[in-house]
Amino acid sequence: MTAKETSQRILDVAEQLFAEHGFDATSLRAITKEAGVNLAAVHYHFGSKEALVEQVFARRLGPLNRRRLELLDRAEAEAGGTPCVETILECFYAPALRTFTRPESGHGHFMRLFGRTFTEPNEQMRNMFVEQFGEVVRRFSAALSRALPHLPAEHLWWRMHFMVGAMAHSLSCPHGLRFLSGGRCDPDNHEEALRQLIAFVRAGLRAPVLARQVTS
Amino acid sequence: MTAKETSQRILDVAEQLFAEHGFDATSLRAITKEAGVNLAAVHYHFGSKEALVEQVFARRLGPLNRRRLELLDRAEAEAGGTPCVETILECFYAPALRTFTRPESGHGHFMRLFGRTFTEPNEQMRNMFVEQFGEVVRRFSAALSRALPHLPAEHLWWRMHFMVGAMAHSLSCPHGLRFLSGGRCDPDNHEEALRQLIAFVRAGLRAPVLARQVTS
DNA sequence: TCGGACGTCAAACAAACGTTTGAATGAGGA
DNA sequence: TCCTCATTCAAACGTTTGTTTGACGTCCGA
Repeated sequence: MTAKETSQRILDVAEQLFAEHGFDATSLRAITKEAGVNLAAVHYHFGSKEALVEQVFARRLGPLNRRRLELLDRAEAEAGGTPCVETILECFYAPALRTFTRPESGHGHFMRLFGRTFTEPNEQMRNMFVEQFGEVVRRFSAALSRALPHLPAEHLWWRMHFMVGAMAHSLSCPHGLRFLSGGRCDPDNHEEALRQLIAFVRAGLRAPVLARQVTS
Repeated sequence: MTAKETSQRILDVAEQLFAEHGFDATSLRAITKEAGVNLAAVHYHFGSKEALVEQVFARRLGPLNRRRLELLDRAEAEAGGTPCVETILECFYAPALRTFTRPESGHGHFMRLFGRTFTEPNEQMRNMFVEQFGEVVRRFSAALSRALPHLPAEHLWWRMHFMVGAMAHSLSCPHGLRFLSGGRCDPDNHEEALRQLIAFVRAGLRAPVLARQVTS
C-alpha cells in the first residue's frame, strides 16, 4: 500500500465516520481501524486530528464551490448578464445535490457532514467557511440582487439565509423528511429534492415585501 | 443552596454549554465547575450524562409544543376551522422565536441547542423527537393541508421539510446571516426574523406545482 | 553492497472523560 | 439530645482520548 493510498483511505473513512457520528464522537482509533491502517499514520500524514478535519473539508469544498462559480459564469454568459432566479438557484444547489447521484464519488457522506457543519460553532470551521465561501457569497448575492431588483438588500440577505438553511437541512436531516411524510417521501431522491427545493425557494425569494408594522 | 436550586443550575449551565460546544465536547466537569456545584451532583440528581441531556430537552420542548398546539387551537376556533397559511406559520414559529425576546427565560440558549439537534444522528435524540413532535406534526400538517387544498400531499411534506429547515438554520446558525450580510442584518432581532421567515415560507408553501419533467 | 529516506508498526504517554465511593455535613422530627 | 435522611464533597476508579516514541522493514540511488 503506497503512502497516497493510506492517506486517501484515512480521508475517506474519516469523512464517513464524521458524517455518521460527528467530529468529537469519532476517535482516531475508530478511523484507523476501519481504514485498516496504523493509528500513528494519521499523525504521520496529517499532523493532528484537527488537521485531518481540515483536509476532509478542503478536499471537497474547493471543487464544489469552483463548480458553482463555473455554472454561474456560464449562466450569466448565456443570459447576457442576468439569469433568472431559478437558474441561479440551480447553479447554487445542483453541485451540492447532483453529486449524490454518483455514490461512488463519496460525496454523499461529505454532504451530510457538510450540512451538520453549518451549526458547528468551533473557530476553525468558522474561518474555513469565510475563506471557502467568500467568493460564492459575493457572486451569488450579486446575481440574485440583479435578478430581484425590487428587493431591498436587507431582505435579500435574510432570504439567502433561509435559502441556505433549507438546503443545509435537506442535506443533514433526511430522517426529518421521512418522519414528516411517514416514510412516503424519499429524501435520497436527489433529483426530486432539487426540483422541490428550487420550486420552494424561488417563490420565497420572490415573495412580496410586506409593509413593516410599527412595533408597539 | 437547596437541592432544587442545584439541579436547576446544572440544567441551566448544561443547556448553555451544550448550545455553545455540542454534547460530546461539553464535559460534566465543565458544567459543574461553571455551575459551582460538585461533580458528583450530576449523577446524584440525574443519574448519568445521557439522562441530563434528556432533561435539558424535556424541560423546554414540552411547554414549547404545548404552546404551539394552543395557538393553533385558538386560530382554528377563530377562523371557524381553517386559518390561512400565514396564521398557521405564526402559530408554529412564534413560540420558538418570540421566547428569545425574554432573555431572562434562558430559552435563547435552548433554541440554539435545539436547532443543532435536528442534525444529531444519535438514537436517543431521534426517539425523543418522534415522541415530542408527533402531535405537532399531525396537527400542523392537517391544518396546512386544509389551507392549501390544491397542494398534493407529497409536495406539502417536502415543503414542510424546508419550512422546518429554514427555522432550524435561523436558530442554530446566526453567524451565517451576519456573514451573508456583512454584519448588516441582526440575527438576534427575533421579531424581524419572524416577519422575514413567515414572508419567505408563506410564499414557498404557496408556490405553484410545476409539471414534472419526464426524467431521461 | 552500502546508506539514508520513507513509511509502518506496537507500545507507551499524559490528560480528560463518565462514573462510583464513602465519609462529612446539616436540617428536621422524635 | 440523638437519630435519620437527603445532600454535598474530595478522591479515586477504569476507560478512552489524542499524541509521541523508537524500532523495524523496504525501496532507491550511489
